[in-house]
Amino acid sequence: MNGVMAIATPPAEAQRDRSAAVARALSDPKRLCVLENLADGGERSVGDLSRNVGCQVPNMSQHLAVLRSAGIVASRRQGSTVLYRIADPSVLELVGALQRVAR
Amino acid sequence: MNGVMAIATPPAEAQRDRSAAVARALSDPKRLCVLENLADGGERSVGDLSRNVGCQVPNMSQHLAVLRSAGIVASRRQGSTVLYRIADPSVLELVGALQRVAR
DNA sequence: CGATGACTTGCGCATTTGCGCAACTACCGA
DNA sequence: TCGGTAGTTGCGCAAATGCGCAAGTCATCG
Repeated sequence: MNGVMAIATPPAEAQRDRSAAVARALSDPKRLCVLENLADGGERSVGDLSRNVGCQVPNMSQHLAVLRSAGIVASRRQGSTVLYRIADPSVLELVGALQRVAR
Repeated sequence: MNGVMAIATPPAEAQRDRSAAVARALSDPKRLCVLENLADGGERSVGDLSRNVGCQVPNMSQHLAVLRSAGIVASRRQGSTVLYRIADPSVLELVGALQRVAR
């Protein structure tokens, strides 16, 4: 078997693992709050987000690391501050779909 | 303040909590596999899902309980077997959006 | 160079989560 | 009524997670 078609389950399984990782990154209210803050397409510093969400800066940094390693947000450094943004428009659709199901 | 408009943050926060709960329910590869199995709109028994996903029946039952308490799937009993289905079409959109971001 | 501000990282801890296994309940068929 | 099949629930355990706090890195300014 497996002459033309590549392996059948492994890709689907890897895809599921990635999807699960993304979902896990969205599974925290504070991280969702971060995404709402970034939903306007703008950039925010760690300190700003920390203030808006209401948690300590180190904690926010960890949350942002989770979101970033899931490919949900991206960051760039400007001087001494680091600015975070939504990585891709598809993320906004995902958050919207999430809110519709959770409604 | 707060004359006409109801409280501002509490609803948003409750909504976030529900969204986070839904995302957490989706944050496991096996549960995503369940949803893929149900994506055709059909119904499946616990035993079938357990076999397709590759885990023990009690474990599958727990996973289904998680999905159900998040409002992602619904169940009905037919004789001695219990059939699970996707609770709402919006769930399919959510899973699709998740896969697009995770791609 | 210090010194200060902006983030990140490491660590210990309490909570949660997925799993396997055993026990229990619910529904048939004989 | 008595098995037997189908699901659910309870329990203990290992692993992951969020948090607070301390310490480290990186860039700016005097």
